[in-house]
Amino acid sequence: MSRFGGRVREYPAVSIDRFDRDNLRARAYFLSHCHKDHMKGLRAPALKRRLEGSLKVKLYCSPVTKELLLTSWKYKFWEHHVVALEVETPTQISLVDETSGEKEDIEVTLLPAGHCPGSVMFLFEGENGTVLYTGDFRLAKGEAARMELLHSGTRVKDIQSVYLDTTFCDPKFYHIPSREECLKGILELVRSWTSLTRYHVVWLNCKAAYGYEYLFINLSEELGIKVHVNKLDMFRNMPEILYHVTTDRRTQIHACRHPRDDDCFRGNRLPCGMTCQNGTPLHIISIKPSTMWFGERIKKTNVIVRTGESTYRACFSFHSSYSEIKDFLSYICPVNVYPNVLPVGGTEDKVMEILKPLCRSYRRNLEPRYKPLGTLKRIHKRDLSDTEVYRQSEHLVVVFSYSFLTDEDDLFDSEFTSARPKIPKQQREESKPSSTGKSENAEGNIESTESHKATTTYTSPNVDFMDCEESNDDDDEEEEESEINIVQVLSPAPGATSTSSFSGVTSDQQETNADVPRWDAFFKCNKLEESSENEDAFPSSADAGGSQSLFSDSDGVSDSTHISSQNSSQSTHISEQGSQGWDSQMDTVLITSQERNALDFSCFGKGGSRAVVSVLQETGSQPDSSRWKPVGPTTSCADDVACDLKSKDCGKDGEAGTAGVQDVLVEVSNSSRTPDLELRRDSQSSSDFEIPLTPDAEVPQPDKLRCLYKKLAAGESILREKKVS
DNA sequence: GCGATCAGGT
DNA sequence: CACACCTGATCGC
Repeated sequence: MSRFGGRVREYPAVSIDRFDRDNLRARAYFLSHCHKDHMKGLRAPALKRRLEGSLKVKLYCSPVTKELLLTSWKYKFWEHHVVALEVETPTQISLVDETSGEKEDIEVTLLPAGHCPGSVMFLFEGENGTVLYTGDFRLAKGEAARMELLHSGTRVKDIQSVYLDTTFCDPKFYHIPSREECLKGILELVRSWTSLTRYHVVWLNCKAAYGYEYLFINLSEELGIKVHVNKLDMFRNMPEILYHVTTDRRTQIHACRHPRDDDCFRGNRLPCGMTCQNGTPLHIISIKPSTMWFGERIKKTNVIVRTGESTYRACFSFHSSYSEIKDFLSYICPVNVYPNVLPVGGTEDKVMEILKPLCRSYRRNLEPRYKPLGTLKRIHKRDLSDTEVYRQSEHLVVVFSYSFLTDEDDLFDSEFTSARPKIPKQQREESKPSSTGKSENAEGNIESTESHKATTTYTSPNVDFMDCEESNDDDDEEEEESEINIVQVLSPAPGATSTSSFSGVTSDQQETNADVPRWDAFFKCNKLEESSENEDAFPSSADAGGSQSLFSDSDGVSDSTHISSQNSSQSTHISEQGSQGWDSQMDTVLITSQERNALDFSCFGKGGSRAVVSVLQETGSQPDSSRWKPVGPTTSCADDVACDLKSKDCGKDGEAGTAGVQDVLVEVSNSSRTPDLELRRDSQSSSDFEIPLTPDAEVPQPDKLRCLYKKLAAGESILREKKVS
């Protein structure tokens, strides 16, 4: 939640996203988007009175925000005081003090923020320097570099201060799956369910807030099924949205709400009251969009997690991840940064420790001064299609500005690195200990003790990756995007253990072979309290906190995020089998019971009791999906991968492909999916050793592994041990 | 009766 | 986990 007070130091005459207290005296108001926590005081009598006595006071926002705002009768009194500014159109504004007549000119530019419809960032330029207020934002890596108006010529503008959305500015939120990944996961789940019969419906358990519209639009476009919502009058001038939502309850996708909608759902009733159609009862599943995140070293991401018989969670985030925030800020490289949000449990100091090294005010004393200017990466605007997506000349521009060029966009990366301020990595690292006040050793010790604790009690993936900025810099996580989704269909039948079920999928013998030592077990056994901090392969964390990454969570966990990371490991294995080097490219969607029957039906015929891994390859020819697809090299890369996989796996197991989809059968097994089972699989698949091997690397044999563990535990380096063969 | 605030819920 | 919101209780005007 925003704790931004409303004003920026440089231009105290304007108030942004706050309208109470001192802000009542502002000369101009700005609203970044229509979420309640950014509208505090906006309908208070005090402000209303002020408006009534003034002709000059205006509220500036995007056209879409204006529309959404004024749709609510509670804000109707603003009608003649709201000024919609076109996005990406610098506008001069005179800030006049009505009592003194004092005047100050300021130029403001609205930049798409990717948070919800109409959401923007405000770029202020004037006598006191250039200031960027981000509001809430979600921008993929590299997005800042594509914003022309953040640049002057080919370089980033000299920005004095950034007021930053730091909601996920904590290393534990290192990675959040991209919009495309999340969308695809949800799409495939909805597709698989709704295609069974017309009585199979999906309830999207969305919050009462703007921001899900692009999900509705995509599902509707891809599946040809409109989404039922309670209200749509706010979209009356946004045909791009309006077309895809409906108040007709006889549709298979619902996003309607009810005060007790969970109770409705439990009673097999949709929030709108629908429970059957033509006398036939509905089969309802719910999908709850929630934020899922992954620590730095857990790179494989599952965007869908099954949480019950017919309930799912789907990854969805309105805010940038830790790495996205750092990428954004380091590109802008302002003199100062001010966090708008304190992550829960976080302190201002902690956030500033992360952000300061990316700012000039902090760097100045440590390094030679470089102009912190990146190079504008120009791309044809049409290709970008983000802000353009909803643009129709005669209608409102619905600025989602979601990025469909992914984090991994090659167009960007090659030049991006060089566009950063040229500061040697080590130098940046050197600056850290002084700011954290901790030595490497101390950090290591903290990590190892905490880690040990983690093996027994720690149950959430609260990994602290404070120390891992290098990998953030070296772009090593930027290989993740692809066009591949993996859908795992687990057999619901009881019987064989999940272990055997999954060992077949994997190539990692550790999962099944009891003789092979496991690091966590080894560690526990030997009661080693300080062992790993010298191991180069596992950089130590800078802060106290769980270090789950070193250990599997063998004691069972039940939170969904955890289950996600477990699934991630499965993706790893699958990828290793299919093709090396694209380990982190997939989303894994767990589908069970009914869905599995359904897929059996459509793909394999009834009765097969097998786990199925489908590799869905989106092809470029899919109807009307291009606008939501990443463009550029990722596509061809994904094709390669898919082909590779197909040649290796489809070939031997047969395939049952539908248009644009190759299904790959990987395993034959029964498994009952009790929660307990999930835990067991979990515990068996989240070890760090399951991170995909370097190509050509070998899995160590058991004795060798034991030997390595010993050395590791004793604090010796194992790197020299490698054969020079 | 209204709004602000907090607790508790989804 | 967190978000963004809602409801209901309490307090002050």
